[in-house]
Amino acid sequence: MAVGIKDVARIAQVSPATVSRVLSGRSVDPAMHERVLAAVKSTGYRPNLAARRLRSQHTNTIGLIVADIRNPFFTAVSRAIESLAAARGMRVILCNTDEDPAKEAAYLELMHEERVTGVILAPCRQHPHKSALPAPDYPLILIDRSLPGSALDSVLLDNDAMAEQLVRHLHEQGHRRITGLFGSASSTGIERRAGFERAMLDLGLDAEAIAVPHDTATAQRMVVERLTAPDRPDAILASNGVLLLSVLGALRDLGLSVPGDIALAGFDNNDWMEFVGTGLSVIEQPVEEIGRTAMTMLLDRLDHAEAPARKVVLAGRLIARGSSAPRTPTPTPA
Amino acid sequence: MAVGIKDVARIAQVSPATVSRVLSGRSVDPAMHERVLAAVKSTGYRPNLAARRLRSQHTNTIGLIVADIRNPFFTAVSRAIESLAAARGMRVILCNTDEDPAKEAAYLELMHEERVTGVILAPCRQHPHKSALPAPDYPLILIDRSLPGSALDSVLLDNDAMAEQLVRHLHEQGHRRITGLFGSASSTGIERRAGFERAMLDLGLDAEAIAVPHDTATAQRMVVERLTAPDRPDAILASNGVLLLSVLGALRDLGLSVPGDIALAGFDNNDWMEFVGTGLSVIEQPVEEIGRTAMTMLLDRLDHAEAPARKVVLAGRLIARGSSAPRTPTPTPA
DNA sequence: CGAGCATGAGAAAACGTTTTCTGAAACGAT
DNA sequence: ATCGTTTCAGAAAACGTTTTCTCATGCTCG
Repeated sequence: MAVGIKDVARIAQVSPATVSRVLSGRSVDPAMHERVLAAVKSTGYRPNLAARRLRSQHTNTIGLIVADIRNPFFTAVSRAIESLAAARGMRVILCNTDEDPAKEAAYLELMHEERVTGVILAPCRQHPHKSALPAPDYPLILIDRSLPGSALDSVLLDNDAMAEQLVRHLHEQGHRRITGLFGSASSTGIERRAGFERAMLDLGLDAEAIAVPHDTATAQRMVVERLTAPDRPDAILASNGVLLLSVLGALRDLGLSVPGDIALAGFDNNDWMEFVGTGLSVIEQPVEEIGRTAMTMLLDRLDHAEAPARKVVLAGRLIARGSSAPRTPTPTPA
Repeated sequence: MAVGIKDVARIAQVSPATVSRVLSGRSVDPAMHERVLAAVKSTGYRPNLAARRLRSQHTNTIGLIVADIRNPFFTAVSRAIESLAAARGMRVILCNTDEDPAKEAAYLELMHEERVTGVILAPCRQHPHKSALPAPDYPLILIDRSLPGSALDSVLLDNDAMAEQLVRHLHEQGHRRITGLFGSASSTGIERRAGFERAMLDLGLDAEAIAVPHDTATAQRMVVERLTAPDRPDAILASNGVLLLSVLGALRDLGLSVPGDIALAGFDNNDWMEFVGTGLSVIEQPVEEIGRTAMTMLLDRLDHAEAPARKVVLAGRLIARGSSAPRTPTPTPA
């Protein structure tokens, strides 16, 4: 039924080895080369990847494990990585953990069973007690979030500096009472909070930073509470996308408009953001660059298994919107 | 270096066959069972999936090829399918064609080489001359879009009826001059247009339907042109997400507000939609149901290869927003 | 002109499992 | 008690490739 390399060999009147050589582009006699190609075409032969991987011992496959496939940032990074991998003739297995440490662990395990060349991982927000994952036997590159305990290769946004840039932007727009909302479970939230607090301090302002749970309903309730309390802020900085939506929900419930009543800023640029109010100012992440860097580090790590762990920190780009006097975006060096 | 089943067998003092049997849950002597498990744990043995797949001849893997991973609809369906597959102990390979027929063809080819159990495909908008793909040797289920030429299993939204529902909704809100924008390259666009035109006709209204290219800039320009021409519509129906954003861009450029100056409705519900203006009315697709149906049809097809092709058409749900007098959503049977 | 060497193609081994085959032991039926 | 049947575990084959090994051919160079 299914056509194998032996069938092709028989039809081309060569040995299976020769077919293999032709298919992997090694030099063979032109006449045979011709015959093999013809036989492949006539039989519709497709190599069995399982067999190929078993024998050749390399899978040309990298695993990409992201924490939330619904987050546009992750889909953008996935696209970038997928296309870089394809250019190198590699496949990528895309996995989604839904921020579930158990699923993450299961997928890391699976990657092992797949004998992948390496893995790029955006780890879960909250990690189990043993935050350090057991040293895997494939190269592992972290993106977007770092892991407190372990020293692993990672490529991250300069969260600290980007939060500062957002604060300064809001300050330039005349806002003084700025409240920051931060997820407390992830390294990004913590770093962004640090940058926020430092920037506010530098500007001589009170830094009101609130740690907010990931749960949307609770977050929104907390925001409503804060906005109805005395000394309502004139600007809010949300450290991630779901938080930003919670704030929008709270503002709508309270009948407040952006940026008329209150300014709003956050992270990750989405196509719809220019359409709520007169726009949200955000930090856009260099997804292409993140993907490329992660890929490069991964391939590099294959050659230098014992090199010390590297951490690459990339700058984002401020997309300034929502001001009455529109400013041009400030480009940052890549 | 790498530990194989033979190492486990040696340590457990049984044959490799017995290890295999234990691991696949077949009954063995309790004492041996115990020893094998202990040996597996002590060695950290992980089976080689390539070898397993080669020998057992089934991959327990399904391919999921979507046209645009950035489209939230597709990520939602992916999540659903992934979780259904996991529940059945199957893996899914997620591929993104970026609406490129060449990439689609390459991925279908790749699925063959992976010897997948089956494939769920959301085909590209525009298909090459030979729109019918060559009959694959795995079950193939289409989702979201159908292929004009070929009779394949497919699960689709009832685009015609949903477009009609949107039109009636707009009509109930008092809108009469409704313009529909439709992508002309996909079956969904064509079906939605048909439903739109029929519904308008039923209501005794002029159906102004405009075919719009997928390119955002061009689309936006066309919308601006239409809105500055005489007889400006008081409602716009956009047949897909990117079109909807183009309309929003045009409205912003023209300084028009939603729904104050003009109503806007579309397909696919996104979390941000309640925050532009006072909300956009949309048809929400039953992603969970779509995933489950596709999966069921796929597994079913494995047993009944020769059964006639089936087409399942699912109803969506109207999310009514943006009216001055808020209405409750109309639930439709699933 | 012959020895050594590069080239290239077929034969056969190898990759790490699962599955079939084989034989021994245990059990039930006559 | 004997024979047949079932159960269970080990030996060995098989899955479809790639790669190593082997050998023949043709070439270069001394």
